[in-house]
Amino acid sequence: MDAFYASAEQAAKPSLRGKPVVVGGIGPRGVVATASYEARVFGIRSAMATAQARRLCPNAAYLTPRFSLYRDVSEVVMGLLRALSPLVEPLSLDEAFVDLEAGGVEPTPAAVRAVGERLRRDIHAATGLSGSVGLAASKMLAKIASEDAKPDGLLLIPPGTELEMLWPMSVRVIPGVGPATAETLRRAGIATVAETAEAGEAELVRLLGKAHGAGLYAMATGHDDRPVVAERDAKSVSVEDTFEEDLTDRTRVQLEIARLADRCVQRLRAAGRSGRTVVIKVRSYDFSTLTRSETLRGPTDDPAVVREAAARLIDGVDTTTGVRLLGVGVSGLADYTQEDLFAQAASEASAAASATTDPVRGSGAEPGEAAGAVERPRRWLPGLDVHHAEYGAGWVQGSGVGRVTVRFETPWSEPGRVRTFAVDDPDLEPGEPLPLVREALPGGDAGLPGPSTGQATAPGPGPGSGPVPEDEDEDGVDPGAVPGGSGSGPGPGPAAGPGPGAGPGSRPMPGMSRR
DNA sequence: TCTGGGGTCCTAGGACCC
DNA sequence: TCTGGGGTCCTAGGACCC
Repeated sequence: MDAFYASAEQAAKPSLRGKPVVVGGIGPRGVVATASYEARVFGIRSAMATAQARRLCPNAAYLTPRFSLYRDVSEVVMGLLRALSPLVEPLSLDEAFVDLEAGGVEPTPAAVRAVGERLRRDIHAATGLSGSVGLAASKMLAKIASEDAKPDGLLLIPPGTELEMLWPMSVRVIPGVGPATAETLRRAGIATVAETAEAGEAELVRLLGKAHGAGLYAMATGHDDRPVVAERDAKSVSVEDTFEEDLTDRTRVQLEIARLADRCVQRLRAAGRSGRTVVIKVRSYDFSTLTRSETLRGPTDDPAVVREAAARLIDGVDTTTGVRLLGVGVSGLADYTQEDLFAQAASEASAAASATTDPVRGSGAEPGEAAGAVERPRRWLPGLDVHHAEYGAGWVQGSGVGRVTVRFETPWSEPGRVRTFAVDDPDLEPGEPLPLVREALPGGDAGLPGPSTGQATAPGPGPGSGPVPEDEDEDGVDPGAVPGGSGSGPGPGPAAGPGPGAGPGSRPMPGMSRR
């Protein structure tokens, strides 16, 4: 999918179509997940600090990701792929390999190209979004072809022409060659794929190690026979948080580790798995990162067991100089839960108890959970869906100083208007993402030029929640340039107070450091 | 106001075992 | 009675991908 998250946001928010959109971390330490093509013109790229992106393009819309929407769209697309072949290997929400041979597609350039083109039409019809297709005789070449085809394109590499296409390219196009490998190669005078192939396998192994060197040599000479593998089981589960300000308080560090352990186990259990090795991750103020791990005697999915292991591990780490990130993970996953029934029953009982009453359980220092029970002060993050009792569906455009600005529009409406409310306005509630396409046509065949993106479809007021046509008057807030999260402070510089409710004191504040 | 979050794979050293 | 040669497991770190 092309600029997936940003494109999905543009499809969902008519006022953002054709404008620079940046999806990613909103906070002071956020990074860009996806920039729309309009935003890339300004030099904004994935993985760039959001703060830097704001400098490059202050007028872009900066939105927090809505993964539930992206997952829904992803499932629709993956469904279309599975209709082509039983062998589909997802790499992420927006990318997958498909083995067309296993799907019985006639192995000729013409037939394969036709399948790719039909797929692109079907994706657009079913999701309103564009995807790009690479067609080739191996996974590596198909991936390179799809990158080359972006945006909104298709590229087929005819058999026999692989090397003439590949050799002039930078070695960086080969998947697995990142900045470090490229630099090692550059120092050896190797910059292109052709030079990589010329270097020979022995030289590459000497430079890069056995596996990497041999693998790179195979790729550079066009050899890649890795099969498309459907449905791989996850090998680890982990969660981590970067804090808006470095943590120095030891008790707070322990508390956060306990919370992360609980979240990690939640995800582990949701997946029906258990794990044997507990890992913690600590990133210091200077970005240096270390991990510590402990392998248990058997796999567990007991939150108390994971929490205690994580607590032992953090005990051995000096955190006095400041911690910017903490993480907890579990690996060595077993296919199913083997926890002994006593431990499980006990932990469930205590979880139930602490849900009603309050913690005070276990050893002293672990108010771990309970966090979820207490209503955290609502945070109106830019991009999130809201619903207003009178005005219907909309999304948060910005918030600050006790106010939240909402734009009322839906994926199938005209660009909507902006209104501002008090953050605690009782008529305003969090909302759910709306489908990008009015009625996702099943099967996805047939014409019906994709609704959504392009033109204004029938302006009929939505079913029920109309976009409030007439009526105007509202307090200020010129929609004009799609302000990011501002609205506060004087002038342009969003005085980005660390959030609403920041009292006079500049203390950490309880609930506000994370989303 | 530099640098997210969730993963995978590989390497290397030490412990331990036969 | 100067130190073999495997193999596996565990731990830690690093590169890379989206």
